This record gives sequence, structure tokens and C-alpha cells, in this order.
Amino acid sequence: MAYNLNMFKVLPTHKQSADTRQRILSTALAVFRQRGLDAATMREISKEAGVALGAAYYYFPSKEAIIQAYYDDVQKEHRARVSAALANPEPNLEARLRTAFHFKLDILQGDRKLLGALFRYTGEPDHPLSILGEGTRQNREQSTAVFAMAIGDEKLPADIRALLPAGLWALHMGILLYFIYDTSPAQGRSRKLVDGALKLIVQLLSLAKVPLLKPFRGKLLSLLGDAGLLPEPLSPAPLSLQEE
Amino acid sequence: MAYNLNMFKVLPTHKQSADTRQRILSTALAVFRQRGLDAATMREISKEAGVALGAAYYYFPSKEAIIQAYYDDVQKEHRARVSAALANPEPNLEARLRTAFHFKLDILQGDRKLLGALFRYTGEPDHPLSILGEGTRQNREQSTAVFAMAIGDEKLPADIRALLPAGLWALHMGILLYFIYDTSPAQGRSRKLVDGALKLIVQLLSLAKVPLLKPFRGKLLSLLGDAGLLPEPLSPAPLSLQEE
DNA sequence: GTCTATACTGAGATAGAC
DNA sequence: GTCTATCTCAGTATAGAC
Repeated sequence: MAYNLNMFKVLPTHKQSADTRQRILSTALAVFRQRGLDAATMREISKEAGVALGAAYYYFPSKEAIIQAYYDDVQKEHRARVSAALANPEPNLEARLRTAFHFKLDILQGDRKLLGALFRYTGEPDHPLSILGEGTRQNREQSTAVFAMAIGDEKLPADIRALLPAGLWALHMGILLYFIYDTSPAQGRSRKLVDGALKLIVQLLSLAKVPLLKPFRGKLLSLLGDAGLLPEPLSPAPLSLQEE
Repeated sequence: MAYNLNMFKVLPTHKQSADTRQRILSTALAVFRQRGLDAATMREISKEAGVALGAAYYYFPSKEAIIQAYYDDVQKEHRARVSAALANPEPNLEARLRTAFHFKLDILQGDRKLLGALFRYTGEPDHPLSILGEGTRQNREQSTAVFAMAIGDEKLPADIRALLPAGLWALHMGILLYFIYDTSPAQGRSRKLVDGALKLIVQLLSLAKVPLLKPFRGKLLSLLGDAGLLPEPLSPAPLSLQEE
């Protein structure tokens, strides 16, 4: 309870300030990568960055906030790369999705340890860094938007169109978890899992009109809708489960 | 790195010792429930339990270890209740599964805050308390066994029979997460989600022989198998992703 | 608003005496 | 097995420079 509400503050106005923030951030990442997340202390980071401890805390109220800032950058980078790739029209949905997924893994390839920290507050709904909580809603929406971008104007039934981006986001979170645990060389198994899963999903989409499945699909949709797990149009509260 | 390997140790031999351990455990839970997980300190717990700080650490090497011990008890209780309920033969699979799921929620109803702590190390594969790691494999297997028990000798295709218990375990973990975030009165939405999901799953099972889906099913199975996400018989490494 | 310097508090965890 | 003393470190506080 009573968390620092200013977790994502300090988008500095002056250039000097932005520099300092950036220096602290990149130094922190270097220290994290070298010593591991837990071993790294705020004191070492600030020392290494050539600022006082207070300065580090001025920009990042906690160690986790640094990770969060890092992940924000990852997010931006991901959107940029996917966006750039989509400039060259690629008519195949599966290929576009593969691009989106693999880019994400590319970006994170060297930082699987840091990634793990993102999941630390999954079980604490009120924590500002909870991956499913209110505090990270923007992140989720931006990430989901990237997948929506990859879907583009692909011809799809309305209900599936509403479900798919959030579904892909969820899948991508699962893949990230798998990725973290994946000790195969260069995380090759994760890559295979991505390819296999996307292939299957696209095949499933093509089965969308099989009559036998029609009622099943409707039931699934309304189940998720009732649970508040669907984006806005179909249900009032997306990932927060408040009663209205 | 270099975690205390004895995280689940100390099943004490002498009665005196068992008493102390139990006293610390139940006191800790009382304090957790009253003050919240973070606000509760080991010092307060030990004081309240009438032992020194060191004694508390003798039995539980960390605060999280206490939660883990609590969850072990939950697990035992769950198995006992499901087992007892299955004594009266219930021919309907869906009903049996509902029983298993709802019992779990019943047991945890008052302790959603504590539950959240279980997810804290999800992103750290090597941590002994990682919910997907080696250190908690036994827990997973026991929990999965309860669902297998509820499935009983239901007539099912071999591949589905192999997949279903682990699938239900995964679903149940997802439900627990939803449950933690669920602020509806008495977590009624979670209950509805359980009922809806199980109904859907049982319906899906009855569709198992639809020819159009047969190949799809096979592909899904082999995808999961290749990823090492299936239990032993079909794949060497269940949830650990080591290359053999 | 951006930062330094320093000191303090609280709590998890450990060492070693008994 | 249990206790006391101690360590470490994240985080806070404060006072002030610019």
C-alpha cells in the first residue's frame, strides 16, 4: 500500500537534465548486465555514473523503476522496427506477425535476466509496476498496438479482429516467459515456439468459418467478455476487474 | 545466484521443534493477514511468536519461505478435500473439475494477498521459489496430480489424456492470477470464469473427433511437445528447458 | 528545477556464542 | 535449537549549492 505514485515521473525538461538521466540509465544497465540485478546497488550505479546517490533516486525512485524505463525503451525500439519493416508491404499475415515477434526477441536477446524483473509484481495488483495493473496499462496498450499494426487491414471477422491484438499480446507475454527460461543455444527453442504458435494461429483463423466451431467461438468470446478480459468495445473494464 | 539450497528443509524430528515451527508459521500468517505482507517484519513475527529473530530464520530462511510453507499446506488441504469429494462417485467430468477448481478458491478466498507472493519469482528461473522453476517442481506435480485425480478414468483420447492434467494446472494458475486481481464481491467473477472455462473445455473435448480438427490437434501437441511443455511420456524435459 | 553530500532508519539476513 | 549482536543495503531525510 501507499506506493510512490510518481513512479514514471521526471521526463526532464532541460537538456542537461535529460543527459544526466540518460547517463544514469545506461550506466545502470551496464552494471546490471555485469553484476546481475540483485548484486547491483544504487550506490554503485550512482558512483559509476558519477552522480550522487540522491541524483539517482531523483530520477528513478527504485531499482525496478530503472528496469521499467529500460523496458519503455525496448517498447519504443520494437514499435520503430516493426513500423519500419511494414513499410515494405508484406501481404502474408503470418510473416508480418513473425516479424513482430522475432524483433521483440532480437531486442531482448542479451537481457533475459533484466526481463525477469518485469514479472516481479505480477501478483500484486496495486503495485505500480505490476505487469497487469493500472500502472502499466499504457505499456500494455502500446505493445498491443504494435501487434494490431502488424495485423493491419487483414480481412477478419469482427469478433476476431477485436480479440486478436490482445490475444497476441498475451501470447507474446507467455513467449517472453518461455524465453527467460529457455537455456537452449541462442534461445532457439523460443524462436521455434514462436514460429509454430503463429503458424497454428493463422491456420485457426482460416478455420473461423467452420460451422461447427461458430457457436464455440461465440461462447469463448462472451466468456472472455464477461470476465473483462476483452478490450473496450466489447466490455467496460479491460484488465482491471473492478465492478462498474 | 547462489541461493540458499535448503529452502524447504527442516521437517523437524523432535516434537518440541515441530511445535516451534508451527507456532512461527501460524503467527506469521496472522501477522501477514493483519498488516499485509510487506508491512510485516520478521522481527514482529518472531516477537509475536515469542522467539528470537534467529529462531524464525532457523526454520524459515526467508519471508517468502513462510509463504511457500503456507502454500504447501494449501496444497495438502486441496488434495484432501478433492479426494474426499471424489469418494462419492460423480459421473460428470465437468462437475468433478468444477469441484476441484472451486475448492482451491475456497481455501484461498481469504488470502489473496499472500497468494500474490507466489508469483514474485516467476521471472527468475534459478530462484528456488520460482513458480516455474526446478525448486517447485514437486509442488507443480502434486497440484497437477489433484487434477488428474479429478479426471479419473474418464474415457479420453490418449493424447488429450496426456495433455489435460498439465493443461488444467496451467488454467488453474491463470485463474489464480485472475482471482488475485478480482475485486468483485466475494470474487464472484472468478467463480463464473471457472465455470465458463470448464464448460467450454468439456465441450471442446467432445469435439475431439471432428475430422477437421484432428490435424490441428496433432500439430498443437507436437508444438508443445517440441517446446518441452508436455509431461514426461511425450517429451524429455517438462518445464525446465535444458537441452538434453 | 537539478543536484551534492552526508547521515539516518528500518529490515532482511547471518555469525557465532550458549 | 535458540539467542544476541552485527552486517548490509535499499531507501529516506535534510540541508544546502546553483
